[in-house]
Amino acid sequence: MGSPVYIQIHNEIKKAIEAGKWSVGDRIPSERELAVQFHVSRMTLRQAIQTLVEEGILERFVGSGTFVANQKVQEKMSGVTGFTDLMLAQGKKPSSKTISYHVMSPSLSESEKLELKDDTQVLRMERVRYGDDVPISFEVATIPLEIVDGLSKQEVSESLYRTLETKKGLVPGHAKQMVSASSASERIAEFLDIKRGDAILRLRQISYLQDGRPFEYVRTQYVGERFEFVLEK
Amino acid sequence: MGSPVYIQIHNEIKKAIEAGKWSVGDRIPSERELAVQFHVSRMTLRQAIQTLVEEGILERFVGSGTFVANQKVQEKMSGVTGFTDLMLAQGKKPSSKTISYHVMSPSLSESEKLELKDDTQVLRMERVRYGDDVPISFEVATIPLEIVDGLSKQEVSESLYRTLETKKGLVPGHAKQMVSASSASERIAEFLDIKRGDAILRLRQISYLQDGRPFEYVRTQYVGERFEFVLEK
DNA sequence: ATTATATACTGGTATAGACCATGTTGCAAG
DNA sequence: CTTGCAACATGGTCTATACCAGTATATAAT
Repeated sequence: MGSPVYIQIHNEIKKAIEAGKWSVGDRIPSERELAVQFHVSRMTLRQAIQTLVEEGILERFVGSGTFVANQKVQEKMSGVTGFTDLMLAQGKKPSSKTISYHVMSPSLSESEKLELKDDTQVLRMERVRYGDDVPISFEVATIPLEIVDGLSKQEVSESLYRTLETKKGLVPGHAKQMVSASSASERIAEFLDIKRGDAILRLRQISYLQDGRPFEYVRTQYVGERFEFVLEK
Repeated sequence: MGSPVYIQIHNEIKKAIEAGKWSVGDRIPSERELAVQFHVSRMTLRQAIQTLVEEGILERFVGSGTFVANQKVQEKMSGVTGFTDLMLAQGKKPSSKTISYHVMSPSLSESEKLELKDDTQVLRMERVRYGDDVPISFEVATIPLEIVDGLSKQEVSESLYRTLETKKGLVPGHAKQMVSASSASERIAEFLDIKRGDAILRLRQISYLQDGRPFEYVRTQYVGERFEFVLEK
Protein backbone atom coordinates (compact mmCIF):
# COMPACT_ATOMS: atom_id res chain seq x y z
CA MET A 1 0.00 0.00 0.00
CA GLY A 2 1.16 3.50 -0.70
CA SER A 3 -0.22 5.33 2.28
CA PRO A 4 1.95 6.18 5.27
CA VAL A 5 2.49 3.48 7.84
CA TYR A 6 0.71 5.35 10.59
CA ILE A 7 -2.41 5.62 8.44
CA GLN A 8 -2.31 1.90 7.77
CA ILE A 9 -2.01 1.18 11.49
CA HIS A 10 -4.78 3.67 12.15
CA ASN A 11 -7.04 1.68 9.83
CA GLU A 12 -6.06 -1.67 11.28
CA ILE A 13 -6.81 -0.56 14.82
CA LYS A 14 -10.08 0.97 13.69
CA LYS A 15 -11.11 -2.22 11.95
CA ALA A 16 -10.16 -4.26 15.01
CA ILE A 17 -12.43 -2.11 17.17
CA GLU A 18 -15.26 -2.36 14.67
CA ALA A 19 -14.74 -6.12 14.55
CA GLY A 20 -15.23 -6.21 18.29
CA LYS A 21 -11.70 -7.02 19.34
CA TRP A 22 -12.01 -4.26 21.92
CA SER A 23 -15.27 -2.80 23.17
CA VAL A 24 -16.18 0.63 24.51
CA GLY A 25 -14.31 1.23 27.75
CA ASP A 26 -11.72 -1.47 27.10
CA ARG A 27 -8.08 -0.63 27.48
CA ILE A 28 -6.07 -1.35 24.38
CA PRO A 29 -2.42 -2.46 24.65
CA SER A 30 0.11 0.21 25.58
CA GLU A 31 1.92 2.23 22.96
CA ARG A 32 5.10 0.30 23.59
CA GLU A 33 3.38 -3.04 23.14
CA LEU A 34 1.58 -2.00 19.97
CA ALA A 35 4.78 -0.54 18.54
CA VAL A 36 6.38 -3.96 18.86
CA GLN A 37 3.33 -5.75 17.43
CA PHE A 38 3.23 -3.50 14.37
CA HIS A 39 7.02 -3.44 14.01
CA VAL A 40 7.25 0.34 14.11
CA SER A 41 8.78 2.90 16.42
CA ARG A 42 6.73 4.20 19.31
CA MET A 43 6.54 7.67 17.75
CA THR A 44 4.99 6.25 14.60
CA LEU A 45 2.55 4.18 16.62
CA ARG A 46 1.66 7.31 18.60
CA GLN A 47 0.84 9.09 15.36
CA ALA A 48 -1.69 6.38 14.52
CA ILE A 49 -3.21 6.63 17.99
CA GLN A 50 -3.25 10.40 17.71
CA THR A 51 -5.45 10.38 14.63
CA LEU A 52 -7.83 7.93 16.30
CA VAL A 53 -8.04 10.18 19.35
CA GLU A 54 -8.82 13.12 17.09
CA GLU A 55 -11.65 11.10 15.57
CA GLY A 56 -13.03 10.48 19.04
CA ILE A 57 -12.53 6.74 18.75
CA LEU A 58 -9.90 6.48 21.47
CA GLU A 59 -9.13 8.31 24.71
CA ARG A 60 -5.75 8.57 26.40
CA PHE A 61 -4.95 8.91 30.09
CA VAL A 62 -1.41 9.28 31.35
CA GLY A 63 -0.45 6.54 33.73
CA SER A 64 -3.59 4.54 32.92
CA GLY A 65 -3.57 3.76 29.26
CA THR A 66 -5.55 4.19 26.06
CA PHE A 67 -9.21 3.28 25.97
CA VAL A 68 -11.97 2.84 23.43
CA ALA A 69 -14.20 5.89 23.76
CA ASN A 70 -17.94 5.69 23.78
CA GLN A 71 -18.89 6.84 20.35
CA LYS A 72 -20.73 10.11 20.00
CA VAL A 73 -23.82 10.61 17.93
CA GLN A 74 -21.65 12.46 15.43
CA GLU A 75 -22.23 10.27 12.39
CA LYS A 76 -25.93 10.21 13.13
CA MET A 77 -26.05 13.75 11.83
CA SER A 78 -28.61 14.32 9.19
CA GLY A 79 -27.11 12.93 6.02
CA VAL A 80 -25.70 15.01 3.26
CA THR A 81 -28.53 15.66 0.91
CA GLY A 82 -29.15 17.98 -1.95
CA PHE A 83 -31.75 20.62 -2.52
CA THR A 84 -34.29 18.17 -3.90
CA ASP A 85 -34.52 16.05 -0.78
CA LEU A 86 -34.41 19.13 1.40
CA MET A 87 -37.51 20.52 -0.28
CA LEU A 88 -39.36 17.24 -0.40
CA ALA A 89 -38.77 16.81 3.32
CA GLN A 90 -40.62 20.09 3.79
CA GLY A 91 -43.47 19.05 1.57
CA LYS A 92 -42.58 21.56 -1.10
CA LYS A 93 -42.32 21.05 -4.84
CA PRO A 94 -38.68 21.46 -5.86
CA SER A 95 -37.76 23.04 -9.17
CA SER A 96 -34.88 24.98 -10.60
CA LYS A 97 -33.92 27.18 -13.51
CA THR A 98 -30.44 26.82 -14.95
CA ILE A 99 -28.91 30.22 -15.62
CA SER A 100 -25.60 29.05 -17.03
CA TYR A 101 -23.89 25.73 -17.66
CA HIS A 102 -20.29 25.73 -18.89
CA VAL A 103 -17.17 23.61 -18.90
CA MET A 104 -14.20 25.79 -18.02
CA SER A 105 -10.94 26.10 -16.15
CA PRO A 106 -11.50 26.51 -12.43
CA SER A 107 -10.65 29.67 -10.56
CA LEU A 108 -7.78 29.51 -8.11
CA SER A 109 -10.22 29.37 -5.21
CA GLU A 110 -12.22 26.58 -6.80
CA SER A 111 -9.14 24.63 -7.73
CA GLU A 112 -7.94 24.85 -4.16
CA LYS A 113 -11.17 23.80 -2.53
CA LEU A 114 -11.68 20.91 -4.93
CA GLU A 115 -8.02 19.89 -4.66
CA LEU A 116 -7.61 19.82 -8.43
CA LYS A 117 -4.55 19.20 -10.57
CA ASP A 118 -3.51 22.05 -12.81
CA ASP A 119 -5.06 20.90 -16.04
CA THR A 120 -8.39 19.65 -14.70
CA GLN A 121 -11.52 21.21 -16.17
CA VAL A 122 -14.68 21.76 -14.21
CA LEU A 123 -18.36 22.13 -14.85
CA ARG A 124 -19.76 25.34 -13.47
CA MET A 125 -23.45 26.04 -13.38
CA GLU A 126 -25.56 28.77 -11.93
CA ARG A 127 -29.06 27.94 -10.87
CA VAL A 128 -32.06 29.52 -9.23
CA ARG A 129 -33.83 27.10 -6.91
CA TYR A 130 -37.53 27.21 -6.20
CA GLY A 131 -39.77 25.70 -3.56
CA ASP A 132 -43.40 25.65 -4.62
CA ASP A 133 -42.38 28.00 -7.43
CA VAL A 134 -41.10 30.66 -5.03
CA PRO A 135 -37.41 31.48 -5.53
CA ILE A 136 -35.45 30.29 -2.51
CA SER A 137 -31.84 30.50 -3.54
CA PHE A 138 -29.26 31.26 -6.18
CA GLU A 139 -26.34 28.90 -6.32
CA VAL A 140 -23.10 28.42 -8.19
CA ALA A 141 -21.99 24.82 -8.27
CA THR A 142 -18.53 23.75 -9.40
CA ILE A 143 -17.87 20.09 -10.11
CA PRO A 144 -14.75 18.35 -11.47
CA LEU A 145 -15.51 17.17 -14.99
CA GLU A 146 -14.52 13.59 -14.26
CA ILE A 147 -17.28 13.31 -11.68
CA VAL A 148 -20.08 14.13 -14.09
CA ASP A 149 -18.48 12.33 -17.03
CA GLY A 150 -21.13 10.51 -19.02
CA LEU A 151 -24.07 12.22 -17.39
CA SER A 152 -26.53 14.34 -19.32
CA LYS A 153 -27.12 18.00 -18.62
CA GLN A 154 -30.61 17.07 -17.52
CA GLU A 155 -29.33 14.57 -14.96
CA VAL A 156 -26.75 16.94 -13.54
CA SER A 157 -29.10 19.90 -13.38
CA GLU A 158 -32.09 18.18 -11.89
CA SER A 159 -30.68 16.28 -8.94
CA LEU A 160 -26.97 15.68 -8.90
CA TYR A 161 -26.87 13.78 -5.63
CA ARG A 162 -29.53 11.29 -6.69
CA THR A 163 -28.03 10.78 -10.13
CA LEU A 164 -24.53 10.20 -8.76
CA GLU A 165 -25.83 7.55 -6.42
CA THR A 166 -28.01 5.69 -8.91
CA LYS A 167 -25.81 5.97 -11.99
CA LYS A 168 -22.32 5.85 -10.55
CA GLY A 169 -22.73 4.50 -7.05
CA LEU A 170 -21.04 7.59 -5.67
CA VAL A 171 -22.31 8.44 -2.21
CA PRO A 172 -21.40 11.68 -0.47
CA GLY A 173 -19.50 11.15 2.76
CA HIS A 174 -19.40 14.40 4.61
CA ALA A 175 -19.53 18.08 3.87
CA LYS A 176 -18.08 21.25 5.24
CA GLN A 177 -20.22 24.31 5.30
CA MET A 178 -19.53 27.90 6.01
CA VAL A 179 -22.45 30.13 6.79
CA SER A 180 -22.52 33.89 6.96
CA ALA A 181 -24.87 36.76 6.26
CA SER A 182 -24.66 39.29 3.48
CA SER A 183 -26.86 41.42 1.29
CA ALA A 184 -28.10 40.82 -2.22
CA SER A 185 -26.42 42.33 -5.26
CA GLU A 186 -28.46 43.78 -8.08
CA ARG A 187 -28.10 40.70 -10.23
CA ILE A 188 -28.93 38.22 -7.49
CA ALA A 189 -31.86 40.29 -6.27
CA GLU A 190 -33.40 40.10 -9.71
CA PHE A 191 -33.12 36.33 -9.87
CA LEU A 192 -34.64 35.95 -6.42
CA ASP A 193 -37.35 38.55 -6.84
CA ILE A 194 -36.19 40.67 -3.92
CA LYS A 195 -34.67 44.13 -3.56
CA ARG A 196 -31.00 44.92 -3.79
CA GLY A 197 -29.48 45.00 -0.32
CA ASP A 198 -32.02 42.60 1.15
CA ALA A 199 -30.64 40.11 3.67
CA ILE A 200 -29.04 37.02 2.20
CA LEU A 201 -27.88 33.86 3.91
CA ARG A 202 -24.62 32.92 2.24
CA LEU A 203 -23.57 29.30 2.37
CA ARG A 204 -20.45 27.82 0.94
CA GLN A 205 -20.34 24.04 0.91
CA ILE A 206 -17.65 21.58 -0.01
CA SER A 207 -18.98 18.05 -0.37
CA TYR A 208 -16.70 15.05 -0.08
CA LEU A 209 -17.08 11.48 -1.27
CA GLN A 210 -16.66 8.73 1.26
CA ASP A 211 -13.03 8.32 0.28
CA GLY A 212 -12.42 11.94 1.21
CA ARG A 213 -12.17 13.35 -2.29
CA PRO A 214 -14.02 16.65 -2.73
CA PHE A 215 -16.54 16.44 -5.56
CA GLU A 216 -18.57 19.61 -5.39
CA TYR A 217 -18.16 23.20 -4.28
CA VAL A 218 -21.33 25.21 -4.02
CA ARG A 219 -21.85 28.84 -3.17
CA THR A 220 -25.47 29.50 -2.31
CA GLN A 221 -27.32 32.67 -1.48
CA TYR A 222 -30.62 32.05 0.23
CA VAL A 223 -33.35 34.62 0.55
CA GLY A 224 -33.16 35.59 4.21
CA GLU A 225 -36.87 35.82 4.65
CA ARG A 226 -37.70 32.56 2.97
CA PHE A 227 -35.16 30.16 4.30
CA GLU A 228 -34.07 28.82 7.62
CA PHE A 229 -31.22 26.47 8.22
CA VAL A 230 -31.85 23.91 10.95
CA LEU A 231 -29.16 21.78 12.44
CA GLU A 232 -28.55 19.70 15.51
CA LYS A 233 -25.23 19.18 17.11
CA MET B 1 8.18 28.25 32.84
CA GLY B 2 6.73 24.88 33.60
CA SER B 3 4.85 24.20 30.42
CA PRO B 4 6.27 22.02 27.64
CA VAL B 5 8.72 23.64 25.29
CA TYR B 6 6.49 23.24 22.27
CA ILE B 7 3.69 25.13 24.04
CA GLN B 8 6.09 27.94 24.89
CA ILE B 9 7.22 28.14 21.28
CA HIS B 10 3.60 28.00 20.17
CA ASN B 11 2.88 31.05 22.32
CA GLU B 12 5.95 32.92 21.17
CA ILE B 13 5.10 32.44 17.50
CA LYS B 14 1.51 33.39 18.17
CA LYS B 15 2.58 36.56 19.94
CA ALA B 16 4.98 37.38 17.13
CA ILE B 17 2.14 37.14 14.62
CA GLU B 18 -0.13 39.27 16.79
CA ALA B 19 2.68 41.77 17.16
CA GLY B 20 2.83 42.03 13.39
CA LYS B 21 6.14 40.33 12.80
CA TRP B 22 4.40 38.33 10.08
CA SER B 23 1.11 39.26 8.41
CA VAL B 24 -1.62 37.18 6.83
CA GLY B 25 -0.20 35.44 3.78
CA ASP B 26 3.41 35.84 4.85
CA ARG B 27 5.68 32.84 4.84
CA ILE B 28 7.29 32.20 8.19
CA PRO B 29 10.79 30.70 8.37
CA SER B 30 11.14 27.01 7.61
CA GLU B 31 10.89 24.41 10.33
CA ARG B 32 14.62 23.80 10.15
CA GLU B 33 15.42 27.50 10.58
CA LEU B 34 13.00 27.96 13.48
CA ALA B 35 14.31 24.84 15.16
CA VAL B 36 17.78 26.41 15.22
CA GLN B 37 16.45 29.78 16.39
CA PHE B 38 14.55 28.24 19.29
CA HIS B 39 17.35 25.77 20.07
CA VAL B 40 15.12 22.72 19.81
CA SER B 41 14.92 19.72 17.54
CA ARG B 42 12.87 19.96 14.39
CA MET B 43 10.34 17.46 15.75
CA THR B 44 9.65 19.64 18.75
CA LEU B 45 9.37 22.70 16.58
CA ARG B 46 6.93 20.81 14.36
CA GLN B 47 4.78 20.12 17.38
CA ALA B 48 4.50 23.84 18.05
CA ILE B 49 3.59 24.49 14.42
CA GLN B 50 1.10 21.63 14.49
CA THR B 51 -0.92 23.19 17.30
CA LEU B 52 -0.95 26.51 15.49
CA VAL B 53 -2.18 24.82 12.32
CA GLU B 54 -4.95 23.14 14.31
CA GLU B 55 -5.99 26.55 15.59
CA GLY B 56 -6.19 27.80 12.04
CA ILE B 57 -3.45 30.35 12.61
CA LEU B 58 -0.97 28.78 10.22
CA GLU B 59 -1.19 26.78 7.00
CA ARG B 60 1.41 24.36 5.70
CA PHE B 61 2.24 23.46 2.12
CA VAL B 62 4.86 20.86 1.25
CA GLY B 63 7.61 22.29 -0.83
CA SER B 64 6.42 25.84 -0.32
CA GLY B 65 6.50 26.55 3.38
CA THR B 66 4.33 27.58 6.29
CA PHE B 67 2.13 30.64 6.01
CA VAL B 68 0.02 32.83 8.26
CA ALA B 69 -3.60 31.87 7.58
CA ASN B 70 -6.47 34.19 7.06
CA GLN B 71 -8.12 34.33 10.47
CA LYS B 72 -11.86 34.46 10.75
CA VAL B 73 -14.19 34.31 13.67
CA GLN B 74 -15.83 31.02 13.00
CA GLU B 75 -17.59 28.40 14.96
CA LYS B 76 -16.47 24.83 14.73
CA MET B 77 -19.12 22.25 15.26
CA SER B 78 -16.82 20.10 17.37
CA GLY B 79 -18.86 20.50 20.50
CA VAL B 80 -21.54 22.42 22.23
CA THR B 81 -19.72 25.32 23.80
CA GLY B 82 -20.52 28.80 24.84
CA PHE B 83 -19.29 32.09 23.52
CA THR B 84 -16.32 32.19 25.88
CA ASP B 85 -14.72 28.98 24.65
CA LEU B 86 -15.55 29.91 21.07
CA MET B 87 -13.55 33.11 21.36
CA LEU B 88 -10.69 31.58 23.29
CA ALA B 89 -10.34 28.88 20.66
CA GLN B 90 -9.80 31.66 18.16
CA GLY B 91 -7.26 33.39 20.33
CA LYS B 92 -9.54 36.33 20.94
CA LYS B 93 -10.35 38.01 24.21
CA PRO B 94 -13.99 37.36 25.02
CA SER B 95 -16.03 40.00 26.79
CA SER B 96 -19.65 40.99 27.02
CA LYS B 97 -21.87 43.80 28.14
CA THR B 98 -25.11 42.93 29.83
CA ILE B 99 -27.92 45.12 28.54
CA SER B 100 -30.71 43.74 30.67
CA TYR B 101 -31.09 41.02 33.29
CA HIS B 102 -34.55 40.22 34.64
CA VAL B 103 -36.56 37.42 36.21
CA MET B 104 -39.94 37.24 34.55
CA SER B 105 -42.69 35.05 33.19
CA PRO B 106 -41.73 33.47 29.89
CA SER B 107 -43.40 34.32 26.64
CA LEU B 108 -45.53 31.63 25.02
CA SER B 109 -42.78 30.90 22.54
CA GLU B 110 -40.14 30.61 25.23
CA SER B 111 -42.34 28.46 27.44
CA GLU B 112 -42.91 26.12 24.55
CA LYS B 113 -39.28 25.78 23.54
CA LEU B 114 -38.08 25.28 27.11
CA GLU B 115 -40.94 22.87 27.86
CA LEU B 116 -41.92 24.79 30.98
CA LYS B 117 -44.80 24.27 33.41
CA ASP B 118 -47.29 27.11 33.61
CA ASP B 119 -45.98 28.83 36.70
CA THR B 120 -42.26 28.58 36.03
CA GLN B 121 -40.28 31.80 35.99
CA VAL B 122 -37.30 32.41 33.74
CA LEU B 123 -34.21 34.56 33.67
CA ARG B 124 -33.95 36.64 30.54
CA MET B 125 -30.87 38.61 29.70
CA GLU B 126 -29.75 40.61 26.74
CA ARG B 127 -26.07 40.87 26.03
CA VAL B 128 -23.66 42.26 23.51
CA ARG B 129 -20.73 39.93 22.91
CA TYR B 130 -17.26 41.08 21.95
CA GLY B 131 -14.17 39.41 20.55
CA ASP B 132 -11.07 41.51 21.11
CA ASP B 133 -13.40 44.37 22.00
CA VAL B 134 -15.10 44.31 18.61
CA PRO B 135 -18.86 43.66 18.87
CA ILE B 136 -19.69 40.30 17.33
CA SER B 137 -23.23 39.59 18.36
CA PHE B 138 -26.32 40.62 20.28
CA GLU B 139 -28.11 37.84 22.05
CA VAL B 140 -31.18 37.25 24.15
CA ALA B 141 -30.86 34.24 26.44
CA THR B 142 -33.75 32.71 28.32
CA ILE B 143 -33.05 30.23 31.11
CA PRO B 144 -35.40 28.47 33.52
CA LEU B 145 -34.86 29.92 36.96
CA GLU B 146 -34.18 26.54 38.56
CA ILE B 147 -31.15 26.03 36.36
CA VAL B 148 -29.35 29.15 37.55
CA ASP B 149 -30.60 28.83 41.13
CA GLY B 150 -27.84 29.75 43.54
CA LEU B 151 -25.57 31.28 40.93
CA SER B 152 -24.51 34.90 41.01
CA LYS B 153 -25.31 37.37 38.26
CA GLN B 154 -21.59 37.53 37.59
CA GLU B 155 -21.33 33.77 37.09
CA VAL B 156 -24.35 33.59 34.81
CA SER B 157 -23.35 36.60 32.74
CA GLU B 158 -19.71 35.81 32.29
CA SER B 159 -19.68 32.21 31.13
CA LEU B 160 -22.82 30.21 31.78
CA TYR B 161 -21.58 26.98 30.26
CA ARG B 162 -18.40 26.93 32.30
CA THR B 163 -20.17 27.86 35.52
CA LEU B 164 -22.83 25.20 35.06
CA GLU B 165 -20.19 22.56 34.59
CA THR B 166 -17.94 23.55 37.48
CA LYS B 167 -20.57 24.58 40.01
CA LYS B 168 -23.40 22.18 39.26
CA GLY B 169 -21.90 19.45 37.16
CA LEU B 170 -24.39 20.16 34.41
CA VAL B 171 -23.01 19.40 30.96
CA PRO B 172 -24.82 20.35 27.76
CA GLY B 173 -25.77 17.34 25.69
CA HIS B 174 -26.89 18.55 22.31
CA ALA B 175 -28.40 21.61 20.77
CA LYS B 176 -30.78 22.48 18.01
CA GLN B 177 -30.04 25.51 15.93
CA MET B 178 -31.95 27.44 13.36
CA VAL B 179 -30.04 29.80 11.13
CA SER B 180 -31.35 32.48 8.86
CA ALA B 181 -30.39 35.87 7.55
CA SER B 182 -31.94 39.19 8.33
CA SER B 183 -31.10 42.86 8.59
CA ALA B 184 -30.27 44.88 11.64
CA SER B 185 -32.88 47.00 13.36
CA GLU B 186 -32.02 50.46 14.58
CA ARG B 187 -31.56 49.29 18.16
CA ILE B 188 -29.43 46.27 17.30
CA ALA B 189 -27.34 48.24 14.82
CA GLU B 190 -26.43 50.65 17.58
CA PHE B 191 -25.31 47.90 19.93
CA LEU B 192 -23.22 46.27 17.23
CA ASP B 193 -21.75 49.42 15.78
CA ILE B 194 -23.13 48.87 12.29
CA LYS B 195 -25.73 50.57 10.12
CA ARG B 196 -29.42 49.84 10.22
CA GLY B 197 -30.27 47.33 7.52
CA ASP B 198 -26.82 45.77 7.48
CA ALA B 199 -26.73 42.00 7.05
CA ILE B 200 -27.29 39.97 10.19
CA LEU B 201 -26.91 36.25 10.75
CA ARG B 202 -29.76 35.20 12.99
CA LEU B 203 -29.35 32.11 15.08
CA ARG B 204 -31.84 30.60 17.45
CA GLN B 205 -30.51 27.85 19.64
CA ILE B 206 -32.13 25.50 22.11
CA SER B 207 -29.59 23.73 24.30
CA TYR B 208 -30.40 20.48 26.04
CA LEU B 209 -28.80 18.78 29.04
CA GLN B 210 -27.59 15.26 28.64
CA ASP B 211 -30.83 13.97 30.09
CA GLY B 212 -32.73 15.71 27.32
CA ARG B 213 -34.14 18.61 29.34
CA PRO B 214 -33.91 21.97 27.57
CA PHE B 215 -32.04 24.49 29.69
CA GLU B 216 -31.44 27.49 27.48
CA TYR B 217 -33.03 29.26 24.57
CA VAL B 218 -30.89 31.85 22.85
CA ARG B 219 -31.65 34.17 19.99
CA THR B 220 -28.47 35.63 18.56
CA GLN B 221 -27.84 38.18 15.87
CA TYR B 222 -24.30 38.08 14.52
CA VAL B 223 -22.71 40.83 12.49
CA GLY B 224 -22.66 39.38 8.99
CA GLU B 225 -19.22 40.73 8.17
CA ARG B 226 -17.57 39.58 11.36
CA PHE B 227 -18.82 36.09 11.86
CA GLU B 228 -18.83 32.88 9.96
CA PHE B 229 -20.50 29.71 11.01
CA VAL B 230 -18.59 26.57 10.05
CA LEU B 231 -20.02 23.13 10.36
CA GLU B 232 -19.26 19.65 9.17
CA LYS B 233 -21.88 17.05 8.73
C1' DA C 1 13.72 35.02 -24.58
C1' DT C 2 11.89 30.56 -23.85
C1' DT C 3 12.15 25.91 -22.36
C1' DA C 4 14.06 22.02 -20.22
C1' DT C 5 16.70 20.23 -16.40
C1' DA C 6 19.24 19.87 -12.30
C1' DT C 7 19.60 21.41 -7.62
C1' DA C 8 18.24 23.14 -3.31
C1' DC C 9 14.63 23.62 -0.14
C1' DT C 10 10.09 22.51 2.05
C1' DG C 11 7.06 19.93 4.90
C1' DG C 12 5.83 14.68 5.72
C1' DT C 13 7.15 10.43 7.54
C1' DA C 14 9.86 7.30 10.32
C1' DT C 15 13.51 5.63 13.61
C1' DA C 16 15.57 4.45 18.27
C1' DG C 17 16.47 6.09 22.00
C1' DA C 18 15.81 9.13 26.57
C1' DC C 19 13.69 11.33 30.57
C1' DC C 20 9.47 13.06 32.97
C1' DA C 21 5.04 13.23 35.71
C1' DT C 22 1.33 10.69 36.86
C1' DG C 23 -1.45 6.65 37.72
C1' DT C 24 -1.47 1.74 39.24
C1' DT C 25 -0.06 -2.08 41.89
C1' DG C 26 2.03 -4.97 45.08
C1' DC C 27 4.51 -5.39 49.20
C1' DA C 28 5.94 -4.15 53.81
C1' DA C 29 4.97 -1.90 58.14
C1' DG C 30 1.69 -0.68 61.32
C1' DC D 1 -7.05 -5.47 58.02
C1' DT D 2 -5.55 -0.84 56.61
C1' DT D 3 -1.96 2.36 55.49
C1' DG D 4 2.07 4.04 53.30
C1' DC D 5 5.55 3.66 50.16
C1' DA D 6 8.38 1.82 46.59
C1' DA D 7 8.51 -0.23 42.04
C1' DC D 8 6.51 -0.38 37.80
C1' DA D 9 3.71 0.93 33.76
C1' DT D 10 1.77 4.52 30.98
C1' DG D 11 1.23 8.39 28.08
C1' DG D 12 3.77 13.11 27.29
C1' DT D 13 7.74 15.37 25.74
C1' DC D 14 12.17 15.80 23.44
C1' DT D 15 16.48 14.73 20.73
C1' DA D 16 19.25 13.88 16.56
C1' DT D 17 19.03 11.87 12.43
C1' DA D 18 17.43 10.05 7.94
C1' DC D 19 14.96 9.65 3.75
C1' DC D 20 10.86 10.88 0.83
C1' DA D 21 7.79 13.52 -2.30
C1' DG D 22 6.45 17.67 -3.75
C1' DT D 23 7.77 22.90 -4.90
C1' DA D 24 10.66 26.63 -6.22
C1' DT D 25 14.61 28.41 -8.23
C1' DA D 26 18.82 28.82 -10.49
C1' DT D 27 21.19 27.05 -14.44
C1' DA D 28 21.90 25.17 -18.98
C1' DA D 29 20.25 24.17 -23.51
C1' DT D 30 17.55 25.65 -27.20
